[in-house]
Amino acid sequence: MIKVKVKVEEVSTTIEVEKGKTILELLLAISKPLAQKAIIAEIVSSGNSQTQLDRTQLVSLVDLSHVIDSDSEIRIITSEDERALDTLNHSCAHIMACAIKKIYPDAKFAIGPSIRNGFYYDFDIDEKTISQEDLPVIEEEMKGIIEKDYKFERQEVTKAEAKEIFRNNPFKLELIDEIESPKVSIYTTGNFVDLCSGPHIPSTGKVGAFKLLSIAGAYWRGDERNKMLTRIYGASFFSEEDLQLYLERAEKAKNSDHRKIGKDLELFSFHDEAPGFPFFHPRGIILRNIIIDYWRKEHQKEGYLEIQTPVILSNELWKTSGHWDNYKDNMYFVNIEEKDYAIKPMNCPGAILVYKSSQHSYRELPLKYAELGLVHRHEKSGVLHGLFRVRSFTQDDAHIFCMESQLKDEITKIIDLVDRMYRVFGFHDYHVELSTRPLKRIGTDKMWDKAENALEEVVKAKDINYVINKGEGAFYGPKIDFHITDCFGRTWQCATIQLDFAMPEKFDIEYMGEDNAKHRPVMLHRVVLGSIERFIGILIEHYSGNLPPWLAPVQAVVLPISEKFGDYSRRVFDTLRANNFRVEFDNRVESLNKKIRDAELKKIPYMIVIGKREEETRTITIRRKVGEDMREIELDKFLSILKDVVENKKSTS
RNA sequence: GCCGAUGUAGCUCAAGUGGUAGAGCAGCUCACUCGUAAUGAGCAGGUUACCGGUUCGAGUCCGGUCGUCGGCUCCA
Repeated sequence: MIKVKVKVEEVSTTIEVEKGKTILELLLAISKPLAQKAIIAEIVSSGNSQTQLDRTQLVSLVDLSHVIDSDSEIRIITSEDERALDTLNHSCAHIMACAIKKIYPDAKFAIGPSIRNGFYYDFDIDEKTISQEDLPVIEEEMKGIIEKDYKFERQEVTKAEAKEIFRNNPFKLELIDEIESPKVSIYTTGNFVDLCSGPHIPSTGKVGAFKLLSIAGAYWRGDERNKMLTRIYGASFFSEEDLQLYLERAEKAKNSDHRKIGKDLELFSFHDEAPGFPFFHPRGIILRNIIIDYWRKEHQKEGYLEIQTPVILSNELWKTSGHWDNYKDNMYFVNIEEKDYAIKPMNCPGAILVYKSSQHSYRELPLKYAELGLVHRHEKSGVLHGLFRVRSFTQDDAHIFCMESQLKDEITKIIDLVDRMYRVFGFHDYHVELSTRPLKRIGTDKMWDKAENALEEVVKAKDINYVINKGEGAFYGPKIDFHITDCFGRTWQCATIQLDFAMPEKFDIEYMGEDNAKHRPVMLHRVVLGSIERFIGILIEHYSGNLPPWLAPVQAVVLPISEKFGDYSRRVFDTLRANNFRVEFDNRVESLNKKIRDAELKKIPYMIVIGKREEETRTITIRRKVGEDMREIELDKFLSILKDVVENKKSTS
C-alpha cells in the first residue's frame, strides 16, 4: 500500500491505495462528484518519477489516467482552474484534428496547441483548400466525436515505434527527432493518433461548447522559407454560457475596432491611392492636437527643447548611421538632381545634425532634443492594419545627449515621465521588457556591456518588474520597452528607451569637458507614446470610442427640443463655444429622440437638452454618457463642471 | 511578401444555374414643432475596384492588377 495525499482547492485528505491505481480510480474511491468534476491532476510531490518521460519533461500536470506507484501528493484540477481550460482547448484541437482526418483522410497534421483564447491546429492538405464554408461541416463532425465521449488514451512508445506510426507525416517525424527523451507519448482519441506530451481531458465529452472561428495560412515552424500550412482557429469551453460570454466579448472588441470607429466618427480615413498612409479629418486632428498639446507641456516641464528635422535627407547620412545597411529594404528613396536621398525612417540622424551644428559644453548636458518626427517605413502589403501598422507615422521622439555619469538619472526621469503620461490617458497597467544585443549590430561588445548594464541597473533601482528579451535590441543599442495593457487585456508596446554609444561614435560628436578636453557624449533615444497615430488607435479601442471629455473631439451638443427654443439654445451654444469648449448645435428639425440617438452614436459625452422648462428657468438639462442626468441646472454650474473635468483630464463625465 | 477570403450608392447589405442593378440608413425637398436612442412622404444617388478574355449578352464565368479583411512572417 502507498500513501497519497489528495488536495482539491482548499480541502486535502490522505488515503492509502494499492500501488498501480490511476488517479481517477483513487478519486472514485474518495468522492464520485469530485471524480466527475476533475479534469487533470498536478503532481505536487512524489517518491519517484514514474517514467523516464516524466523526468526529462518535468511534467507536473498529468492525466487522470496517470498511474500512481509511490507515495505522492497530488492536486486535483477541476474546470474552475485556468489550467483546466487550457487543457480543454488543447484536447479540443485534437478533436478537431480527428474530425478533419475523417473528412480529409490525406491531411497531415503539424502542431495543434492551446493558445490564450482557444486553440488551433496546423495541417497540410495537398489537393484541396479549406474555406470558411467548410468549418460547419468540421464542427458537425466534432460534435459527433464529443457525443461519443471517446477516451484520450495515453501511451508511451519508443521513438522508433513513433516513427513507424507517423511514417507518412513529415512534420511529426521532424518533431520526434527533436525530442531528447528516448520515449515519446502518443494519444489516441477514437481512431485519431497524435504525438503529444499531454495532459488531456479524460474524454471528449468534457467539451461543453466550442466554436471554430477562422481559417488562415501559417508557415511550418513559423519560418517563411517553409511550406504554408492551413490553420484553423477555435475556442472551447466547459459550458455553453462560457462560450456565449466569449462570443459577446469578441463582439464588443469588434465594435471597438478603431478602423470602424475612426470612420463612423469621421476621425481619419485610408484610401486606395495611398495604402498604409492615414488621412486625418478635422475631428481626428482635434484629438491629435490635444494629445500633442499635452505632450508638449509635459516635455517643456522636463526641460526638453523641441526641434524639427527634414523628412528627406541624403542617402550618405543613412549609410553613415548604419540604417542603410540594416533597413534599406524598408526605406523609401528619391533621386533629386541625380543625387540619392532617403525619406527618413528614424529621426536620430537629423537630431545629430542639429547637435553637430554648434559646439557643446559639458555645462549644457544633458541636452534633450524632442521631435514629433514624421517617419516613413515601407511595410509589406500584408501587414498593414488601420492606424496600428502604417507606412508613415509620427514618433514622439527625443534624443538626449549626455555624459555617462548622467545616464541613470536621465533614464529614471524618462521612466517617471512615461508613468505619469500613461496614467493621464487612462492606462494604469503596463509592464517593462529589456531587450539585449541582437546578432546584427554596430559597436563593440564593451559598449554593449556598458549599455545593457546601465539600463538594467535603473530598472532594478526603480524596483520595476521586467522580462528580458535576449537579442531583441535595436542594431545600435539595447532598449527597455513599456507595454500598455488596455481594457481588453491586450498589450501594446509604446514607450521605448534605447541607449546608444554607437551613433555618437559614427557621427563623431563631442562636447568640451570640464578638463578642457573633448569627450564623446552618450545618446538616449526614446519615445513615450510611440507613434502618435498608433496611440490614437489604442486610445479609441481602449475607450471603445467613448473618449473622456478632455480628449473627445466634440465635448457637448446642444439639442433644442424644437425650433421654438432656438434663440435660447443658440445663446447657450455661443457661451460654451466662447469658453473654448468643443460644442455643436443640432438645430435640425428632428425629434428629440432622433437628435439624442445621433449624439449617442457620435459618442458625445454631454447632450444639452433645451425645451420650455429650461427656457423659462434659464437653465439647461444635461444627459451624460456616463452618470445620471442633471436636470435644469445653471449654465454657469455646468461650465465649471466641464472646466474641472477637462482641465483635470478626468476620465468620467 | 506568403496562405485564404473579399470588393455592388457615403454606410450596411440584396440581386437562383449569365438576360439592360435593388432596399434600409445617410443626403436633398416638403409636411410635422416634438421632453431623453430612428416622425412621415417625395426626390436624387451606381461605367458593380481596375484591365483584359469567353459569350448574342457578364455584377455573376476565366485570367491579371490594385485595395481591403483574417492569419503567418516581419516591425530600427
